[in-house]
Amino acid sequence: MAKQTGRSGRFARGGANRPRIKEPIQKRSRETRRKILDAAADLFSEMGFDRATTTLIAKRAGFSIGSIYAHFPNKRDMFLTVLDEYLERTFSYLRVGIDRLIAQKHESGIDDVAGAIEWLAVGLHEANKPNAKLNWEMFRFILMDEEADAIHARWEQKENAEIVRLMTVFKDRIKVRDIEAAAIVIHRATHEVFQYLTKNKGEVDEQAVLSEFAAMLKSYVAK
Amino acid sequence: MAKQTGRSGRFARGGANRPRIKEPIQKRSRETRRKILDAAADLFSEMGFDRATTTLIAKRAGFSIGSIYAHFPNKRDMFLTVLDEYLERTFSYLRVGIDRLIAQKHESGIDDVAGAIEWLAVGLHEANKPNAKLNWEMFRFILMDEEADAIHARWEQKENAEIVRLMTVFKDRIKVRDIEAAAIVIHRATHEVFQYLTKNKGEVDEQAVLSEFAAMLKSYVAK
Amino acid sequence: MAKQTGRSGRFARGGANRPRIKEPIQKRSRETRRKILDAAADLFSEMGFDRATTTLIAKRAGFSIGSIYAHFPNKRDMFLTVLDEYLERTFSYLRVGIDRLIAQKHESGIDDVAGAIEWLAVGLHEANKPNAKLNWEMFRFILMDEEADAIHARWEQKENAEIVRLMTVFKDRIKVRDIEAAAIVIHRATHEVFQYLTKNKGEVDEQAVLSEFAAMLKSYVAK
Amino acid sequence: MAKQTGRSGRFARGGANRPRIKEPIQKRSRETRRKILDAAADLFSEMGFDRATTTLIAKRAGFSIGSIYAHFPNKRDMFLTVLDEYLERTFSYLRVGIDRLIAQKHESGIDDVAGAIEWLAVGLHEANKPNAKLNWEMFRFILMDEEADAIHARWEQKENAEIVRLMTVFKDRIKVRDIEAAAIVIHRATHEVFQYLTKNKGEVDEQAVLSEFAAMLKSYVAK
DNA sequence: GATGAATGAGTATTCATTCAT
DNA sequence: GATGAATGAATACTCATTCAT
Repeated sequence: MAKQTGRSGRFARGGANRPRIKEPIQKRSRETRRKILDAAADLFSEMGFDRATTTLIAKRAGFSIGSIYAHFPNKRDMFLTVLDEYLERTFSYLRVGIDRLIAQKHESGIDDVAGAIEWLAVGLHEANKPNAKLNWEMFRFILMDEEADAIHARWEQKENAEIVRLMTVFKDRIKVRDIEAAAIVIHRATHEVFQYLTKNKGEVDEQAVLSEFAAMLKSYVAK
Repeated sequence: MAKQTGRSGRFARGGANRPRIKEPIQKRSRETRRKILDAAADLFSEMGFDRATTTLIAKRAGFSIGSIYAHFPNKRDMFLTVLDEYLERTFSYLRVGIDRLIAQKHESGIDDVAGAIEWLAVGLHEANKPNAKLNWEMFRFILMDEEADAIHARWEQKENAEIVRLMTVFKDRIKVRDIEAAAIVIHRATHEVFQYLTKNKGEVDEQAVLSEFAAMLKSYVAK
Repeated sequence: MAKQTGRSGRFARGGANRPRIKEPIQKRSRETRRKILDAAADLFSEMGFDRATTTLIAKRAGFSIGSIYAHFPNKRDMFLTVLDEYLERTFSYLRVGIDRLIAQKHESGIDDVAGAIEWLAVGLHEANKPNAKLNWEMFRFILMDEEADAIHARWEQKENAEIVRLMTVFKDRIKVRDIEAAAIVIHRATHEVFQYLTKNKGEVDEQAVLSEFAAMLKSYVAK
Repeated sequence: MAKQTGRSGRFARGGANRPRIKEPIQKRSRETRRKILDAAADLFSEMGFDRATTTLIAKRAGFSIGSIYAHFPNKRDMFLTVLDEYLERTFSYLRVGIDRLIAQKHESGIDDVAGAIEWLAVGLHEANKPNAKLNWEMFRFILMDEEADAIHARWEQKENAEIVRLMTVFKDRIKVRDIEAAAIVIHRATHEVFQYLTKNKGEVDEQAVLSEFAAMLKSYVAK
């Protein structure tokens, strides 16, 4: 008969001041958190935010619902964390690659603009592949959730900055006037082409599109 | 003796044969249908498919829920119709523009490749503006619903074909090798840049980005 | 971002493979399940399947709607379970009674055919009394739901078999030729007379009808 | 935009004072009414009261919903009328048959009790066949609607009276003591056996069951 | 710390009935 | 007299979240 108070209603929409549960210090706890985040990331990307129910996430992670709520205040927060981690990973990939390109230039003394652009086009595609589906869910969320938007904006700016950094290094070999704007254009165009390839995997000649895309970037950027 | 309602799970995956309620012939009915579709398109783009509840749509359209269901078998179908109409409008804009560009070329005898590309970059942006937000919802839906995917694929192909048509006319003034792949690249890149501008309206220098984008297309396409 | 509910049409016709939620092992859970089933049985028999809304059942059971759905996948399944349990109870009553009649015969060595028939007529009436109203709802459901039909058919066959078993024991004292057909006739006739009495309780002379009915059975069966 | 008042909620449950729309005198109107009733009877028996929606009935009858409501105040009333007509038809069949049996006895001077009973068992089965499914719906309705119950009770009494009349004529050749109670028993047993045969059509040996049933009645009734 | 039973507001959809045209 | 567009209360079912054990 035991009636319980029960709570309902969706999560608060706006909210920038998410009282994020602090990263646990205990090792076991940290591992639990990790397993939950991995399960959540999988499910969010497989079936989207809504269809990835907390029950499902708990099951996939191998814990009870209660445990989920011991580690995250709510589902939205889990998504935000997954989002943040994912964007950080992608950014890292980009930064490491650009570091390498710049180092190569300094070491070899050769201005391989074409090679750098090739890497941007092909390499970034690789970086994005694993979580391609998550992308869609991310962007949708970003449109509806201020904090997600803020998180995304932060990483996007950093990515743009990296591309600007790369272009600045090759400044003399480049014909672009407004590097800032160009970085945005390149960044965005890249993204969409990747998404297109992911969505139509197997139905489009990936090589042809990618090489055509690289050609476009080269003819645009390289002197 | 009462009614018995149930539940149908999420977007039905299969169904290519949506038993679309036939377009009404009566004038009053046609107007109602239009009002509902307009309200639905608004709400879908404002708040996404899920949050745009049927109750909300009905209220916005100025009718009762029952009326919604007299005109559409279910919410998904409404979305599909909105999607189809939106894509058709965008396609028409593109086609009309390309018709005009080609006519101008024939009449003037001048190969204004740059002007044509400029139009692609700027004009399409205009075409997309009104329902920019709907785009995201569309793409998400497309990932989860076979029929939405089919509808989208149909219009996308037609749009690609138009761009190919345009490029073919200017064939001699163009340095692109694989016109098919190039059309895809241009089409996709265009899309994303537009979406970026919509999302960051007011925060980015739209003119700079657009002109940089046009520059990229020109340097890529024009001989 | 909200949930999305749908509609499932009426009783699904097909499905013999009802994914019955497994009988709970936890004690609390088992008790909850029982309370829900009892409430459901009450309401189904009081007001029929349709008018017994899930909300009403939950209220009567003293739980929330959510709990109902934690224990049963849907309302139909609850009915099917109630049906199965009810038929099992009735069958048990019949079997125990027949066991006793047969044991008596063996112990006493007397062939009290009349007494056995009397029991069939009167005793079965007692067995059916508690859920008499449920009967009607059952039969209606059976006409519309394949699985309900299968469940009912299974128990009916077992009941027929019991009657055949009884008659076989008294074979020598019986003038019936086709025992199988006779069992059906007796079984069915019995049922309807009971239902009539239940429905017209207080308006008909129950004793007179029952004794007349027993007389009919006796004159038909006993040599 | 035109909001209309709309009405909803189910029909009043209790209500014995149904303001029955008077039988129309105009010929066209009478024909319309008949077509509606026929369509309704078909659908009620095919799919039950609830699933036979007014829209469906209108469509089947070849009229608009509005017309339905010009002839009947509500759906329940339609059912009640269908019920009444059906029970009247069945009763007539019984009365005519019994008239014939009695006439035969007077003409021939022979007391063919066995033949009379045979007719009761087999003939009534024939009479019930066409609307067998309606039977179930009827009985369900009768349990939930006072007026339906009253209508049914009226015809049932008249049928019982007919059986009593028949038995009284054959009084001397009959061993039954309480003719009233016997009539009920015979009547009810008959009903259920018919229903059983209808439900299990094709799976049971109809002849065997019917002849066994007739045998039961004979051994019970005939001296 | 962990568990999972319980909560209940929220959502899509149906259908008898009304009434303006 | 007929039509059928419009109404809206009613109903099954979901799922984020709580909290007693």
